[in-house]
Amino acid sequence: MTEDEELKKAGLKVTFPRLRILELLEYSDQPHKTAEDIYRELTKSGEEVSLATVYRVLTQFEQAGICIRHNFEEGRAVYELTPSTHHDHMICVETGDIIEFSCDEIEKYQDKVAKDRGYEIVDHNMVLYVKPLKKKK
Amino acid sequence: MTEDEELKKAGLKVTFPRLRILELLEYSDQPHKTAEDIYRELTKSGEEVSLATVYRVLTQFEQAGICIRHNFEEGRAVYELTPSTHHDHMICVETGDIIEFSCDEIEKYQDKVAKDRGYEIVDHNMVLYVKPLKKKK
DNA sequence: TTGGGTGCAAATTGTTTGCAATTGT
DNA sequence: ACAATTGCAAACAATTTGCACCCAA
Repeated sequence: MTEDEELKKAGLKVTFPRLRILELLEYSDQPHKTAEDIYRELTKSGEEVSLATVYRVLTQFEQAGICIRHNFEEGRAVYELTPSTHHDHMICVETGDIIEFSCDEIEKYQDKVAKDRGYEIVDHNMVLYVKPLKKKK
Repeated sequence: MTEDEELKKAGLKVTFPRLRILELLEYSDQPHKTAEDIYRELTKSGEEVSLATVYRVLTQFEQAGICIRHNFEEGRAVYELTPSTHHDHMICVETGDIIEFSCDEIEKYQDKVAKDRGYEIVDHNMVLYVKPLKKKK
């Protein structure tokens, strides 16, 4: 599906800001971005889009299911394209790197723990804060 | 250890706001509170403490290890006394209830997943969003 | 054409901070 | 007495919103 189609499917008109923001989310080495990140990247390449619009578009994308929003610590929200396969994140406290991972066993136990208490899982949020293992020296 | 001692041990002078905030965290049916919650409870019982002080005291408590701060979604930070035994949280999306739980298996796999990628866990944050199981009817 | 989209600046929300007055030790 | 603590109001940071203008369909 082209980006144009993706926007139309979401009931959104195809506009320059939306196309560019969608592209930035799709083709980037760092798929996790704050609104400010996106705003800065656009500005840097001479494309004038207001920060307010970036926020609005990201909110619309989120509502349309195109992207998801994470509230990792530290105030600012981080967006990424809705992953085709679920995953969680670990964040390196030394470098700030965000590493994606998934673990079926953890998911399984999450379900179990919820069920044991009379609930079913609607969603979850798991972030591991990690640091590099010290090699034996 | 009395509350007075607990404050002194943390290098904090024993003041009215600190004592009351510590009490609210210790003796309450809802151990998870926002700064606003605490401010409101104090005000309601006629005890004048400024919101700024509530924030400052909570920050000091956090630095002293007396309480921990969660950044669940929805902007506002939630504080709770530092748990003696680690636990995570599930939040009922229908009622807003916060349920504590712990699961050794999940912790084990978290360690494993991190190690597999060359990291060790410094901390983690896991919140399950749940809803009540429908009973068969 | 026309209702949705955008920029801009002002408004909100949650939290922090400077400073003068106050208080624990 | 003296440094720590507090209240108040102003400062902040991230995000949202009102409104006049603009543009994709």
